[in-house]
Amino acid sequence: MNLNSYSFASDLDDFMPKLASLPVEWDGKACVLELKEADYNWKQMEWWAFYFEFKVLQKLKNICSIPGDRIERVEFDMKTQINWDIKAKAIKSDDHKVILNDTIAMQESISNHGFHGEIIGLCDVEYNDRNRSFQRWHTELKGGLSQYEIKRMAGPSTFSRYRKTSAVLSEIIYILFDENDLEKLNQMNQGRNSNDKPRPPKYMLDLEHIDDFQHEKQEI
DNA sequence: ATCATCGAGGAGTTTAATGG
DNA sequence: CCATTAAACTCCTCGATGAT
Repeated sequence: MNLNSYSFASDLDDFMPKLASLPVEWDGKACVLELKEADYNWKQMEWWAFYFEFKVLQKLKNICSIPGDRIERVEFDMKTQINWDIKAKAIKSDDHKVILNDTIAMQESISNHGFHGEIIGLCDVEYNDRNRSFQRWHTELKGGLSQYEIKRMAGPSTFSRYRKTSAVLSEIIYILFDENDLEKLNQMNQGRNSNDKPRPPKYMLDLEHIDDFQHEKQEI
């Protein structure tokens, strides 16, 4: 394999025109229904992030392999000559850090192909579900509370994360990492899994330091 | 003394694969 | 077939610290 033959610019030339036609204003209910229609993660709490992933894959399916490489238990979203993963980030949140992928898997991805890419959708999200009406609608669509939720409500912690009711896609960032970049990233220890077992760390990108990396921005 | 900010660590949910 | 495990997608709270 020739690691020098990869061209970031060429991937961008392919991606950017296609993603320019992504939907921009995402209504929560409409998006969940669209995901349900496609049977694609429509019950998820972070529906907007799955929606972004879903639409990007839909636009790029003819020019990428889906999914990408699988490394141990980790599977990347798609692949050209290199692996790509698709992330969404709420831009109005307190921190400006994007959780990326498993540290070992990213290292492996880079040593196999020379580079690793991430497509990050920045969204202006509405957290106005104070009265939980969207959440109630979603729960009803799902056919009631899940076992996981019932268990949580029986425990000491009874807070359920606020839902986003809508999102507006404002910018897409394409970023490329090589082997020297990884040490510049923060790490995110994911705490526990849903079954209380610990999870291995992921890399995390501070958007304030994005100039340390090769990247391209696309305004929507 | 009080307020804003930051990082660490804990949390919230579903799904697919595995094991019995 | 049901239970368990560990992926996926991220956010939120809390205590320490520095600023007013």
